[in-house]
Order: sequence, then structure tokens, then C-alpha cells
Amino acid sequence: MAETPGGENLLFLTDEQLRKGIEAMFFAYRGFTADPDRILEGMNYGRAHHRAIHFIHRSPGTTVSNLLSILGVTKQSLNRVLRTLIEDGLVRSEKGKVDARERHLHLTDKGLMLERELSDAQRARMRAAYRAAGPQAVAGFRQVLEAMMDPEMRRQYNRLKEGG
Amino acid sequence: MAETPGGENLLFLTDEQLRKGIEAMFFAYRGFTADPDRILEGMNYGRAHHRAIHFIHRSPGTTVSNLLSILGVTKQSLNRVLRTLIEDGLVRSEKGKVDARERHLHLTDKGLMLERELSDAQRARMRAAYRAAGPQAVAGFRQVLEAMMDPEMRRQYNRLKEGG
DNA sequence: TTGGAAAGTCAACAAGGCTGACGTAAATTC
DNA sequence: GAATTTACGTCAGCCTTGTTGACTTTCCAA
Repeated sequence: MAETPGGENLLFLTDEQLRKGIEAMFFAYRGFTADPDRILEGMNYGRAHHRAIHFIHRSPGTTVSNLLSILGVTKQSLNRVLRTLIEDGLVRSEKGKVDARERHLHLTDKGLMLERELSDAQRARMRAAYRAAGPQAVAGFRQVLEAMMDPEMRRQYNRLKEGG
Repeated sequence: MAETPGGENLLFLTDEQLRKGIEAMFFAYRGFTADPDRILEGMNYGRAHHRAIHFIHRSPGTTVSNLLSILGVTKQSLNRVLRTLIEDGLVRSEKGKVDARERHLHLTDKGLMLERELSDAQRARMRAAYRAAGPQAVAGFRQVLEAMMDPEMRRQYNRLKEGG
């Protein structure tokens, strides 16, 4: 057993353990996105649309630039996605009242319906995984993920957590 | 507190908790890929090359079709990546001796060097996250990720685990 | 010897990233 | 009041990485 003078078990820090964690992330992320991907395929949308819908739903009235910093893409990339969502009547874009340069984004009823479908599917998988692993494992899961984020992303994540 | 008659705490299964887990996966995966992405950018390779290199290193001598089933992409997509890696002298492709239709893939010394660089960076982040969260959290992390995989992916994952 | 599996190739296409350049309206600063 | 900055949108073009479809070559096995 790999014990330090301090007494901590360091077996979880071996390269072999780390590699297993890396591969677990790879395979699990595939599962994580599989259900929404399946729903979106063939309806002219993709993962990028899902992400936009998720975070607009999460923070109704958010501005374009706020969404940009959360998603970490260029405005051209986001705009392409946003435009189709607005054209298709899933997202509503409103000029800001206090600052008219800003656009505030909301899901329409139609947008809320799709969001529902997507998040139901994704939550179902997450729920099954949580249930199988148990509450203590879930706490650890969240701890490791949070520690894995870039500081800037952790800030975004925590800001969303508080808001909700 | 949400306690069932059985006594289990079900707070970790609320939609709110599940949503936090979903967002944690999203932000953490960004961090997870950030360092290799940075290394590969500007050297004509991308994430797909990293994945191929990782799994060839992981299972030296693996066949193309085995790699296909691990990566879950089409052979055309994998072939494009593989071709550049072979042309650039990072990967060696050998006709099978027992079955000459198969191609057995190995990293060259040059390929091993890049693999080293990529996995060092990715492991460093993972190690920091593991260290920050502690061994118990790491066990939970792995449990939840494993439960999140599609059964087929879990099979692939476990087969790799045993091998290593 | 022939059918079918494994591998590779070509062509075409789409999603979704990126950069650079440009335009407009509104807010802010000088 | 003029100049600058900010927020957003858009056009054009590029890259990576995924897809389908069609086709060939190789070669094992029934």
C-alpha cells in the first residue's frame, strides 16, 4: 500500500489510476450527450443548439455576451445557432430597456417544450447513474468535476449554482 | 430533509441536483480537454488525433476495427486521422501475420513522445483534481461516471481496465 | 472457387468551431 | 457635441471532424 509519512493513501494518484479516470471521462461523456443527440438528430439541430437552449432556460433574460462567456465560443458561432433558434420560434430576443444595445434572450413556449424533452432525457440518465452510485459517490463526483474545471469556468459554474 | 420510509436521503436525486451535475459535466469536460487541445493547436492535429494516439498507446498492436469500436466513429473518419499520423511517422501500421487483412497499429518513438506530452498534461490536471478532492471523492467520481456510460461503452471501458 | 469480411479510398456534404473585416446603434467619455 | 467604446449582427472563408454512399483490393473460410 502506498502510504505517505502523513498516512494518506496515495494509490488514487498513480498514473494507472489517473489513466482510468481519463478514460472514464471519455466514455461517460459519450453517454452524457447520447440522449439529447439522438433527440436532436434529424431535426436540424445539434449539440450547440442544446447548449444554447440549456443556458437560456437556466438564466432567462440573459444577454448574448453573457451567453458567449458561458459557452466559450465566438459570437459568429453562437450567432449562427441563435439565429436559427429565433427564426424557428424557440427563442425570443428583446432589446434591453436600460441598455438598448443588449439583447435579452428567453425561450418561447415552443422552446420550453424542446428544453423539457432534452433535459428530461439527460436527467433520466443522470438520475439512474446517481441512484446506482448512491449519495456519497455523487458528492465525490461533483467534487472531482469541480476541481477539474478551469478557474474561470468554475466561476461561471458557481454563479449558476447560486442563481438556481 | 427528503427521507423515504426506507431512510435513504433522496436529496441528491432532485431535478436541481441533477441539473448541477449536468452543468458540472459540461464545464469539467472543457477543462479535461483544454490542455491537450492547447498542445495540439497549431500542429495540424486535433482531438481526434489525441484519441487515436491514446488508445493505440493503451493497446499496442490493436487493429483498425477494434479502434473503430472503441472510438465510435466511422472508418472514413478514423482513416483520415490515421493516415496523417502514419504519414507523419507517429504511427506504424503493420499487416497482420495470422490474418493479413488486419492492420496492427503501434506508436513510433516520435508518436510515443507526443503521447507522453499529451498524457502528462492531462494527467497533471487530473492529479490536481484528485488530490484536491481526496480518495473517497475519487471513488465516487469513478462510480458515477461508470454508471453513466452506455452498456457497450462500459464493456469497452472495463476491457481496457483489465488489460492495464 | 466463390462469398463475404476487413481494410482502404474517393467524393460530397454538414455541423460547428475559428479569424478577419465591416456596419450599426447606443452608451460613455472627453 | 464629438469621438470613442461597447454590444450585437453579418459576410466571407477556413479548418476539423463527423456523416453517407459507392467502389476496390485483399484474403480467409466455407
